[in-house]
Amino acid sequence: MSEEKKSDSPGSAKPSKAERTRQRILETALRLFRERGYDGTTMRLIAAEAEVSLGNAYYYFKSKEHLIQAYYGRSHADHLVACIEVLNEKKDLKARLRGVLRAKIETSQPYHRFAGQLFKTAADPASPLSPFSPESMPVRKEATELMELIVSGSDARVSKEFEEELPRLLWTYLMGIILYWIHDSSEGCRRTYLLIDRTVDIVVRCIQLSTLAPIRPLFRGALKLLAELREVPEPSEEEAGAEADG
Amino acid sequence: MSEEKKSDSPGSAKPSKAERTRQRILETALRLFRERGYDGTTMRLIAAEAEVSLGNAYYYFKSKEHLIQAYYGRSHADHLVACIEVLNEKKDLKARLRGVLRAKIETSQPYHRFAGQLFKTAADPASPLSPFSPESMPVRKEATELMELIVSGSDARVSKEFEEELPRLLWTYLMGIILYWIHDSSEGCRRTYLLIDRTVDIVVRCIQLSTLAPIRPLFRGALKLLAELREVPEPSEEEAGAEADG
DNA sequence: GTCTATAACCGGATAGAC
DNA sequence: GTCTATCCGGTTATAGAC
Repeated sequence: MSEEKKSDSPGSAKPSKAERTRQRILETALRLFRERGYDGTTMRLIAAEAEVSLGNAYYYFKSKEHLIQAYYGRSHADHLVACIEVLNEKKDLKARLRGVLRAKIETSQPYHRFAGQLFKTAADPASPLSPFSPESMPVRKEATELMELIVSGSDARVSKEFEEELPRLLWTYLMGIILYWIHDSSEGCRRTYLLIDRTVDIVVRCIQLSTLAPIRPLFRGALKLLAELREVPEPSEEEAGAEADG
Repeated sequence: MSEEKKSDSPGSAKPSKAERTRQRILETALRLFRERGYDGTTMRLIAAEAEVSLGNAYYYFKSKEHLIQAYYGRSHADHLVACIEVLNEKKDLKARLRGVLRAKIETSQPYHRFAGQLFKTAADPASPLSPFSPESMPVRKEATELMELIVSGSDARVSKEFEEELPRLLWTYLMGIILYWIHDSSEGCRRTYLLIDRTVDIVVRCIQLSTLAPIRPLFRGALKLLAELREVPEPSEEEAGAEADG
């Protein structure tokens, strides 16, 4: 989604030559990432296969890591498509959540190896690729909105105060699943699917419990902790150092 | 701990010249990591400041990442020292757990920036530096044993079946805290300390609940899930490719 | 066999000409 | 927008010195 900032409306007939070149580089890169992993794919190779010079590739993507941002966008778009059906047809919260999580893993499967190496650069909190970084805000926001959609389109009741925090919590949950998946070397990543099936059950049960009066205090405590953690002030930013996106 | 495989017993008087050179390189590297971060420290600089040639530095440490393994060892040793007091003096589980966690953060503080960049290479599941990798087994084992010590030296009662899994769970909990700490940019990492204080409370309460009859089934379910996840077989290993430690 | 050093190689990234 | 030439840093090859 956030990968095309340029002129033409998405559906229009004639993308500029530049746009086509950019697209060609991206497609080539994604293909090579699938085929050879992240480290196994050199910028020189991407440039060669996309039939542009090395410098030219860098004209379109400021760094190898920026190709990953593009991957994020693509991955989320694929995920959305794969989710539509279950979100349209099911009202049951558990089925919706399970469907969305499985769809994420399924659409990501071709990139499993890549994702591991990818995670490596994404894990650095200073990297613009960290899912927590400002630069990742757009994708994170879209993903969080999807989480919200799971709940709001379901027939489940959620306590008001919990409702606001829930999408972020579900997103964190999704990150956890992905983290597990990245390390999952079982055949066909069966363990990850098992983890989803089992934990979805627990998570949904917890959400439903949140409406239950006797349990409320516990949830309030947890929510308060989350709020507190956000309240402790950051030190005045001064060392970021990186030239804020040229 | 695992950083000296060589001859001399630790306390002995005359470490070989080689051992001193190795030590000099490591100390220099750790100092530079603290001062300039991981990416900001080049192997050439480490070599220069340690007054050895570049090639020589590589003789002692197979790669820049291997310096990180050495850091792990050092970090754990420092942690142990910082833990002794609380482990000797307190019997209360909560106090012990809290003390050990805080000690980990305190001793790691000088490396906060470094740890972020470090985590980047550690996050790749294929990397020998992943905390889940076989190569990290020794440090992981030691750390898990420390977790066991927290519980076994306390006056808390733990259900038998839970006892075996608990150290691993606590280690995962510690990893979570560290992950949070790495991303924590609050002043003096106050958020992390807050997170510790609050979650220790919850964790200890859960452990104590494990002895309560009515809750047992819930714990059994969770333990069973963990077991199941381990049971799903790995595919026959064949693609590891890396020459198993030359 | 243990240690040390120099000179490459490779790949990510940049400068600057066209 | 496209290229070539170059830098920089991790890593390796390899040749010697002890």
